[in-house]
Amino acid sequence: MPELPEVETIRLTLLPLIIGKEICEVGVLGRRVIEQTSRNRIRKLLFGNRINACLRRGKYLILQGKDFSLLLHFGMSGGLTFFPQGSPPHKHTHLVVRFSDRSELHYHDPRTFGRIKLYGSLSLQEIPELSHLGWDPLEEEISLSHLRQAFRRRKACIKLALLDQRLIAGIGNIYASEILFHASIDPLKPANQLSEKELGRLHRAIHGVLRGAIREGGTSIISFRNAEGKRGGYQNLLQVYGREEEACPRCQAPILNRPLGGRSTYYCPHCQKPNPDPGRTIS
DNA sequence: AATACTACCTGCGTGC
DNA sequence: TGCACGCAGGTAGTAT
Repeated sequence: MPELPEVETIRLTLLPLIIGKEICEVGVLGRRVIEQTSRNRIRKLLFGNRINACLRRGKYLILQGKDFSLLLHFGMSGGLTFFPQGSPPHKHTHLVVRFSDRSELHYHDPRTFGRIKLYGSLSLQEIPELSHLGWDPLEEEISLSHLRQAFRRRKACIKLALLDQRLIAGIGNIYASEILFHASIDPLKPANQLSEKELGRLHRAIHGVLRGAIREGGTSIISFRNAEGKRGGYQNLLQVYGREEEACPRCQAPILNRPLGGRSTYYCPHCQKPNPDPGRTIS
């Protein structure tokens, strides 16, 4: 489910609710999402400690205390919900963190593609899942030369390169289509064949689309909710994703959906022409 | 090193 | 209604 804007939305809604709170009880339910080594340590390391920080890198969320980093990934269908008065766990709740003021944080994930892992006092760079991530578009400004270098050896199409978390961390299937539409770039174009103009537009579109989605509180197509259980609003601003056969909002041509690497890719064949570069600017 | 393919899951909408 | 089927926002592992 969540891509960078959704994880950031969860983080922003969570910050005022859990920072500084003392953990008084931890429930680990099911066995798929949390591997055995983390299960064994989780109560010992979390019990009696406070949440000092709530961070994000790419699509990962990190809850930090004095001696622990709890790493969460939401896979396709995961989420975090805060309950001010506590709540019985649902069918697909995998982790319950109870605070001393009786409020609770629940991690749920029906499809169990998400993962939770507990580390001791490591720096973020020492956490293996985070060490291979590429540039986080919000964390540090990606320069044009970064983009150029990331794509230089990539003969694969730009849509698939955008999904590669080792190059840029946080873009998923929805925002890859949206970003390429905003940048007027053909999703099938090999990443290493983008012109300087296209790289410039891509650079602006990555920031513009992701920041716009965060401003709207994320995209809620199927099930996304923030930590307070509220839907986002960016699904109303999607230009091409999920709009197969609808009219392109710019030129009225029908939107196409072609699978790339086994995943739906929505685009306008007129605004995102293979050749030549349409030279459009981003509005 | 880059690429292609597979496996891992449940839920929902659709068509019969 | 019930059932089979396809599809869904992601990543890791393996083979080439």
